[in-house]
Amino acid sequence: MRLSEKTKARPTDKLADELADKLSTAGLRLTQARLALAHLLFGQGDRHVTADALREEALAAGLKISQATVYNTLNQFHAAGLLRQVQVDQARSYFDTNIDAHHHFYVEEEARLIDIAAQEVDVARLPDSPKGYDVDRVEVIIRLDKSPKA
Amino acid sequence: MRLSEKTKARPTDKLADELADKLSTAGLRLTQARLALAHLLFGQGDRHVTADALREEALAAGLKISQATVYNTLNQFHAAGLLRQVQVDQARSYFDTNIDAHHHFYVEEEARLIDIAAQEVDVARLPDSPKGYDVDRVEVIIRLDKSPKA
DNA sequence: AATTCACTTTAGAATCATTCTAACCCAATT
DNA sequence: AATTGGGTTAGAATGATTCTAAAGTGAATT
Repeated sequence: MRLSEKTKARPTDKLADELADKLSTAGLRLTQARLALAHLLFGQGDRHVTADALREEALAAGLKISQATVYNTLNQFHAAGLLRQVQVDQARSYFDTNIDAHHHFYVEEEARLIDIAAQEVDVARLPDSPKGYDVDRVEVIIRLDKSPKA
Repeated sequence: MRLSEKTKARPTDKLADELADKLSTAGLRLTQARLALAHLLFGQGDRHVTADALREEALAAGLKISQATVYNTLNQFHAAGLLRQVQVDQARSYFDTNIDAHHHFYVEEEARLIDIAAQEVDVARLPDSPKGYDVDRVEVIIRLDKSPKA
């Protein structure tokens, strides 16, 4: 029995097909763990998750999945270009399902990331890169504080 | 005997005086550990250090100082506004002696940070902050890769 | 449908940066 | 010089992440 027949095999599960496609195209085998996590990650719009938050969500959804697999999978998705890793906090990594060029607000007090569409920020001028190096990516992070109460 | 008479008390040690001033002004007591680390940190232009790198440098300089003190001191300097903490790598924190507004190149392959003066980057337009939040700081990080050899 | 094999998943140990603890030490004040 | 309250310390503790070695599974083949 092939996995695709066993998992969500209703005649027209568009999302499941898309996700399977996404993983296959990325060169990843369609395992249950990957498909399940892909569902959580990519099935509900752009998200920012930590490994631990995703683990809890998976458990809450009734999945039996180890923390190691969550890490492995996040790292594989990242390596495959399906996720972007965002470093704004020394304590933990965030994985962003939005891999298009864009920027972030970060509220440290709440450990919360908020997307900023690329066109909302205009970086008009950048310095030349040092010799021998090329720009991989330009990240703009706007760190926010809660406004003091009036 | 006061510390200031004991440590580098030549009639005209400009740097030592400046550093003592810097710490006092920040409300920090002038202890040997703080003065010694301040020397390493602020005595040679702008720097980016990790806690571990600073520890090694201190030991190499003959200081007897524990890792806990290095962390305590870096955190105290940071809390006092003498250092800025830069998060570009999931593995460790960098402390930047340049606390003026500026930006960074980051070469992940070499774990190396390079300053970019504020005026080298022109962020012409920013989105409004979400209601209830104020901008603390805008960080631009340009991630670099080594150029492929021709 | 059974076999096979490389890739996956797993629990738990290991690692690594950082923080904590509780005892000892010292800078500033008296 | 004694007092005191913060500072420093070694080592333990923590927490995120990675590693290890063994058991499981997807996909192709028979």
